[in-house]
Amino acid sequence: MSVTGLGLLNISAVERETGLAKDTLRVWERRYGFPKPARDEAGERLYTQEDVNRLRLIRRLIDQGWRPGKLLSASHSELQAIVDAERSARVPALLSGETLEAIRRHDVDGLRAVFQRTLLDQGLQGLVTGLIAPLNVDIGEAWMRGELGVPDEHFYTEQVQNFLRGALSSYPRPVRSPRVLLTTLPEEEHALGLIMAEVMLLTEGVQCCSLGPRMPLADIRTSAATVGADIVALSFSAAFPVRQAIAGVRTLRQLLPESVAIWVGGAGARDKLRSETGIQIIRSIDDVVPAVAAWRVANGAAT
Amino acid sequence: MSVTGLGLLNISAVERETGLAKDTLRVWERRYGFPKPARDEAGERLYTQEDVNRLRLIRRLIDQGWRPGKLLSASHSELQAIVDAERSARVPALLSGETLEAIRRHDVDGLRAVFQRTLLDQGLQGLVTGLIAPLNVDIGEAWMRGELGVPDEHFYTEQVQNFLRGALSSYPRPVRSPRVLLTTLPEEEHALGLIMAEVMLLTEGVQCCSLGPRMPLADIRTSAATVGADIVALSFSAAFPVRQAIAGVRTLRQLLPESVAIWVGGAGARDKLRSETGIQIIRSIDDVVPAVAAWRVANGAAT
DNA sequence: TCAACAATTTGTCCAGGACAAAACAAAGGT
DNA sequence: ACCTTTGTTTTGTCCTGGACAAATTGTTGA
Repeated sequence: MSVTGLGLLNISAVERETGLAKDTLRVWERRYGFPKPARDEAGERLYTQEDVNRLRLIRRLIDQGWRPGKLLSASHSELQAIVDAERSARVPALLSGETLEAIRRHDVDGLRAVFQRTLLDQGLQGLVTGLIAPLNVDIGEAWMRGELGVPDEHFYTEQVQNFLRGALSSYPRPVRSPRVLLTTLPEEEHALGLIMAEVMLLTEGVQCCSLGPRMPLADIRTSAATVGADIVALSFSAAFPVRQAIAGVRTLRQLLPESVAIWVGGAGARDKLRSETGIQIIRSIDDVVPAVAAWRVANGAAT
Repeated sequence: MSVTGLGLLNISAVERETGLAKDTLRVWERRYGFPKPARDEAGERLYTQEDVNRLRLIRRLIDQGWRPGKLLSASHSELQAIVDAERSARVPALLSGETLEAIRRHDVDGLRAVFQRTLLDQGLQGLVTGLIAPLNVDIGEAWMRGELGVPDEHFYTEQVQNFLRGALSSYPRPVRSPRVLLTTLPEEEHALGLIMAEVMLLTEGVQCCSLGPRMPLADIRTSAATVGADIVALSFSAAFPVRQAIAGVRTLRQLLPESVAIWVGGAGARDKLRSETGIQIIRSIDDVVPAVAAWRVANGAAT
């Protein structure tokens, strides 16, 4: 209930800014001795901005497969070494100087110009598969290197959404099958993958109905029924806990009639969901188009 | 960590679906005896879907000013009486049968047609002030009456976003001052008000840079500096805790140079923020346009 | 009518134990 | 070499019940 100023954050604020549950923060402190925040008069934790920065970094590394125990008991330099290892493991690709500059400077027109140029060169699908999808990865990388901050990522996300949603609404509404319902499970709040998927589908002449993120399973079922969906498409970010994804998808499979396919995409849909029956994994954004074609062949689609 | 199927939800799931903190749910149970969930073998709480529905209703009534103690110790019929009282206190207005039906049926084309028609009749500003803003209220109402569900609201929100962002991106980018940075405080996740504001501003020839919702204060400051903002505009939904809004806005006021104005809008910005110095309240979406005009007069805007 | 103060309501934090789920490691089987 | 099975360690979440500060309401006096 207390509100913290600029310098110090209470445990709620840290939960909000890092996505780490209060219980997790407390148990990390108990077990690993980090973070070890100061206390106010009432004995309540006061985290520094530096704590938050480090926690954010640790969170990302955990999402990439590192073990918490290792990261939390690592010294400053050990952590830096891990970051460096991650950095060299990847190939920084499309984040050209111009684009990076536009994001850094929050230059709306500059970033739009990059999108617009790519759109004209490569078309809408090319924009998504050739520029935006790789950019998303690069930007995560750049964040890790400290070249971009939180507001820069927000700005980028917002601009991509604006641009793609703009393109969506000027695209003619298709009438061919299949009919796809797009959403995410309740634990997943990232909407960008959903919008990218919607672009790829719409340009293939698929009828899309997006509910946005965070949809309870029971509501997915009723929605799928009301729109008469042939396919329910779910998006998972890399941070999504695998086990929960499996359980969620399995439950959903039971809730939906067999005639409705379930497609699963996004960085979090890669490995472990593979063996689930009645679920189709879309390994990358490039695979959306062939998947649609395959569906149409299998279902003798006309209309 | 456990994953619950369709029937019963654990406390994390209830927190997610109702927005009520785990601690709050537990203390309500302790004090008022509601909700009183069953327990699994391990003694962990298992809430029913009905519990969740009732909690969602109670949350909305609390946001409208009712006291928790009253609502939580109310019987089923007493609660219904309160809902009825709320209902009759308002005038259901624009939610015509056609629009309501389109939302209920998740009819993308139908809802777009309503927007499109209004756009042609009344223009972009008229669409926002005359249709979408009142619709938002009506839909909250309809939800309380049980005429709309969670997925219906999601669907509506998503479609409005698509339509408005589409309009935004086809609108010519202005070059006049002022320059406005749009965002919300970290605790506020509703983005719709932000987009509506952006539409109103852009159509007035204002240069907008939206960061989307949930922006830490320190990052607002740096962003405002990098874009050279004249105005920082914040949106608050009705659910936003008043005290926190005041504290947040006050802190932000200290962080920003005096030359940067702070504008505050949304249903949560009404009453109590009034007396803060150096803050301008935008009482309704209709007041955006005059506010811009006033700013330009006061600042002798050219360019 | 307004301000100051007291009483009540209400949300959040804490500690530290418990335990289930996930990740990892080792062993055995095809 | 690859897949199961089983055991071990790590890790996140839930629990209780106490405490207390923030928010609201009620009361009193100017």
